[in-house]
Amino acid sequence: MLEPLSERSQQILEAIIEEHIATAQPIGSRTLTRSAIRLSPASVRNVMAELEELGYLRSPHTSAGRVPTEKAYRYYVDSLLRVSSLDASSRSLIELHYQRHGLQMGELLREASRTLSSLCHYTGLVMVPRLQSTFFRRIEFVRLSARQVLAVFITQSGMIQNRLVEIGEELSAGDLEQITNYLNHTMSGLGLREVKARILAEMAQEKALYDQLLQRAFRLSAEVLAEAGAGEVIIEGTSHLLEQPEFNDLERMKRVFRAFEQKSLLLSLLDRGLQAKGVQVIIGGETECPELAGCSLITANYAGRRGTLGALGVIGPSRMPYATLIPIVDYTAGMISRMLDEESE
Amino acid sequence: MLEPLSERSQQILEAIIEEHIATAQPIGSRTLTRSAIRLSPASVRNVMAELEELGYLRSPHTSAGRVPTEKAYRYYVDSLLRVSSLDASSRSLIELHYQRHGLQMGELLREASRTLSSLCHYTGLVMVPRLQSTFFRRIEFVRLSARQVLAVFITQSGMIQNRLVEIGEELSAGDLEQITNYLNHTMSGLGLREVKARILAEMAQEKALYDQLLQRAFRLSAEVLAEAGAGEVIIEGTSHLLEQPEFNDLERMKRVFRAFEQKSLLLSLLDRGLQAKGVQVIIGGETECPELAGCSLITANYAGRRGTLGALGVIGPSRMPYATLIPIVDYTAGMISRMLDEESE
DNA sequence: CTTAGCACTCGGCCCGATGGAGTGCCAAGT
DNA sequence: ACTTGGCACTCCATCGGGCCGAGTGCTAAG
Repeated sequence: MLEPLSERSQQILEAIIEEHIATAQPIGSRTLTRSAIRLSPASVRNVMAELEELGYLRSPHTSAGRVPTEKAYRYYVDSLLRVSSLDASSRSLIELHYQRHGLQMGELLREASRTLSSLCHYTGLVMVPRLQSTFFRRIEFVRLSARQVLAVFITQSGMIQNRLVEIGEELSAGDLEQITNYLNHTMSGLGLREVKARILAEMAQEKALYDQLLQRAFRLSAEVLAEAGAGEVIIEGTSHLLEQPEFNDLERMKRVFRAFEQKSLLLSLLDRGLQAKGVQVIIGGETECPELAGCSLITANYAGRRGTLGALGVIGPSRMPYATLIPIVDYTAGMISRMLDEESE
Repeated sequence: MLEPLSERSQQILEAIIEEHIATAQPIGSRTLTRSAIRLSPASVRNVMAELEELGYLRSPHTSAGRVPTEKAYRYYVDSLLRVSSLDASSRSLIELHYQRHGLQMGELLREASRTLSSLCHYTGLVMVPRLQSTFFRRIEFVRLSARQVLAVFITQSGMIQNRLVEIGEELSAGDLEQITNYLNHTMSGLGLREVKARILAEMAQEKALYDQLLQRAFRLSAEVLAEAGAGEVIIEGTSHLLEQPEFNDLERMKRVFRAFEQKSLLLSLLDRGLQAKGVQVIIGGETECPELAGCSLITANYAGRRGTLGALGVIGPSRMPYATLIPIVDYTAGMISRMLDEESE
């Protein structure tokens, strides 16, 4: 799909894209000759016509300049962009944001979203880890009444989940303690998938069938670990989008904001790159949701010691300065990973 | 400040306000005579001129109709509006939204915000209770490592607070259990203010000075109960605002969205009516923040068995259908209160 | 006190003219 | 063969003028 371009075409395409990213205006042949390109406007026009033919450019109307298409952005990100890693001063600027914050994972992730958004001037997204992808560290039960128990579940990466559980039969404090000990002993360090599998397996075993307490333990923990609210996304800095000139189009803005309220939609986008390594860029139509037409995401995964936990990134109009944002997202993801590691020690 | 108006002036003012609420347009004398008012346009104009003199109306320009001022809305809400309570069908419609939801207070409040916003077509606000205003039910500690403890604090209204605490000295499991028992025994049922006062008092007492364990208990609990993130506001349905014609003004919209990101600002508005009973209406300038010029809030408090916990409501342009929204906010607050009561049994 | 009539005001809208930015193409230059 | 200057053309944005209509304020008559 992406045909090779001549050296010159590449240069011109790159110049157009970067100029357009900077100004948000259609770019004419003349403006290019004023910077970088050492050719006459006429020659540039020839190349531009060719690029338009190939689908990299389009003109809003006959006598306007040209604007990059999504295909152009894709090409730019894949082939033209050389992302440098962040310089030391930017890095310490980012780190500054995380200094004061304590150890609670929830707060950490919220701060990440906020920081991403304020550094990038776009909207920050952070996906809260799915229980599925975490590892068992500890479970604790607090008896609230004869039939109600608060389960506190702690993962190795320091995530804390509360869940209220109604129990069928009464459980004494002693029973509960036994169950707690048993679960903490058996499940410690296992991945949540394994834990679930184990629970199912053991429940089926003969031994368990006759041990009422075990039965209860399994039933209780199965309930606790049932996937909750299907994952959450922390969105911060939506107001930055309003500054973008493309959002002078009211209709478009409404669509995007509605998409933000459908968090599941963003979640599925963040999910998409969860297996991949490094930074992912999703451009315009690649999102496959019409509400986000003209928008792009830059995402990266963060991970604890034992594997990928979630994803974070920024979203904004496709005309975004990928070159500067990609390293920021990348570095942030790495940093969150490191901070979660420290916690889990 | 609000001078008495003649019967006729009131009727005309009311008609203008309601017409304007419905259409978002400036209202001319003629349109009024087509509905409700049985007078000639000329007579209406006389009254309108008078109302303008008094500051209830203004005209965007000479040859446009008139538009209610904030003073008019205030008068309308205070003197003209007769709010009926909600009819049964609306009530059950609201209740429907809360059926499926479990017992977790966090989820309940989020659902409240979402429901408010979707029923009112404005943005829903719910303030999460301050620890300050809750009552001690239970505290539990989970030892994560020698120096790190997870405190789980449960209030009588079913709110669950986690906090990670770094401890200076090592604490054995036994110590921790003793502390837990002591705290749960001593503090149960007390208001958080009292708890804090008590802790301070006892820390000063001689007895405690020589009992190392007690000292630790107090220090630990003081840290746990230190007011966290200054309270939170759950905002849902911002996209509804985009539908409002007044938000075609981009600048204005940006201001409001920026205000939303400053949650402390909304918090202080919700805080304001916390002592009052019933529904509060804050109109335009009364918010005392320039970002929210032209916006109004309708708020009400919700309470557990033992007193006010927090506030909830909706926010939108001052031109809002107060008559229909006030009962919804009112009923929602009552309902949340009832649901929290059930939980705390 | 109400109302019909009237002159007046002013924003919204349509219109046409103007200017400028940018294009495509062609023919001349290197 | 590629590059480039020149040129005609297109089309948008902007501006000013004229018209229309809604609405007002005032006055005088009922």
